[in-house]
Amino acid sequence: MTDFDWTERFEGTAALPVDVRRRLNATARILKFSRGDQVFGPMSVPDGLFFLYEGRIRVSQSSENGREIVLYRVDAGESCVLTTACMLAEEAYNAEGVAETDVTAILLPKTAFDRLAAEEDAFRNFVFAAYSRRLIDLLRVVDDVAFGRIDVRLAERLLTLGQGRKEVRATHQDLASELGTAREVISRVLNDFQKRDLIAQSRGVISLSDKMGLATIAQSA
Amino acid sequence: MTDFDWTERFEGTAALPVDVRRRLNATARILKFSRGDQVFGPMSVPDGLFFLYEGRIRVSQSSENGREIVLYRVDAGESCVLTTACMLAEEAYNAEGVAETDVTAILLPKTAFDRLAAEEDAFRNFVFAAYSRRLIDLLRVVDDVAFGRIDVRLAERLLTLGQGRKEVRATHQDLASELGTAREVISRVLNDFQKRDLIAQSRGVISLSDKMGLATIAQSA
DNA sequence: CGACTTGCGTGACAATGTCACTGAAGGGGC
DNA sequence: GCCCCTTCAGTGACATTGTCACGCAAGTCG
Repeated sequence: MTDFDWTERFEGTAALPVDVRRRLNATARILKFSRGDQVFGPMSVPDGLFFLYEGRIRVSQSSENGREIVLYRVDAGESCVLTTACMLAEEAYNAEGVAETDVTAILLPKTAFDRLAAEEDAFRNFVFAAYSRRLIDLLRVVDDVAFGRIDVRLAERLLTLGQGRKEVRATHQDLASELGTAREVISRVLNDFQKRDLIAQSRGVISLSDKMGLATIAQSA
Repeated sequence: MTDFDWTERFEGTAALPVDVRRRLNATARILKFSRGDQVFGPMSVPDGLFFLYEGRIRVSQSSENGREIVLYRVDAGESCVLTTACMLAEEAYNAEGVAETDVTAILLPKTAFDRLAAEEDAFRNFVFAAYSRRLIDLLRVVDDVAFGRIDVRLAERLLTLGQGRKEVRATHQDLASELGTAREVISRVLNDFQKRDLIAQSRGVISLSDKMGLATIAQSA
């Protein structure tokens, strides 16, 4: 049937009981994406709900004039409700999902989704919780963009992108797209960080030499 | 039982069949708010789902330094999923809902909500659709704040706030809170609009003298 | 008529975004 | 190796937006 066991992937989350995971396993369709692939976008709205089995998806929104902002990331074990949102709302939207790693996902078709939502309390709660989390995520984005300073936001983002490592592999343009600003702005701030010995730069790579310092700036939220 | 008939309020939306509305009627608790009251906020998270029977609620988010931005509005016949989102996510958030008019709402307790969601397909779809709509709303806000120009956003907002009338009753500060910016910025732009004979101002009131002109600016989105 | 609150105007400045460039760094073909 | 080409980063000038510190005008209430 499948070459992976959906039931064990959710072990950590404990969000869905085993029998529900089995039902998912039975009805879902497997999708694979390579790093960099577009998982969904304005032109390709999937007819169902995504569950991420393995990998990570970056969901971002872009403007007409080419700027871009990252809304949130979907990790293994989570679902991407934005696709369903757009399915339901049938509105145009310019958000897209891109695979940040190789991705294995399952697509639960709308009919199966409806059936599970009707019959399985745990599944329904899981979906509601997923919606809630994304709403909260977006509230955070709005707050940052509307009220936050970019040096603060950048310091914060560098630390999270670093994930404990001391190097971040990203171009200035990448970071600009993370925060929804322009490359030049990022360059300015990074050069400032460099002057203050918080980071060191080379082409495409940023070394976080003083994480404590960055954290201090990030705390000024 | 109740002094109004919930079943007829949703007549227009046709989202929920009559029997489901009857069930809502039976289990829900009525809440009344006066214009200006806080319906929910960081300090008061209701234990259930709001349905707006009558009136309008403005949902906004505020920053530490006192600035504020309107996220969306909840109209009669709609539900406010943000409260449930926060109930589920149990995260701190700084969004609040304020009654823009006198408001009659019903609060569906969590237990009743769960039961209805399990048993009534139409109800479940209604809630999913409500979540979806809010997600889309927030995407729009992010887009505006991150990529939009304030003159465009202000022109747009003036027209929607006017709702066909030719006067908007709002202070510069009110408008600043709508768009998540500062009063001075609004003053500047409004004075510019005035010089171009798009509007006329008096204390607390803005007359939209050239709606076509405003619309033209708003289209530059 | 004063005192007081609230709404608005303003100038100087800081932060951020835009534009039009420049050159440096790396990759691939020869 | 070297040349060509693309991508990445730096820069200065300027536009837009946000912040600060005021002052003044319009209503409110005694």
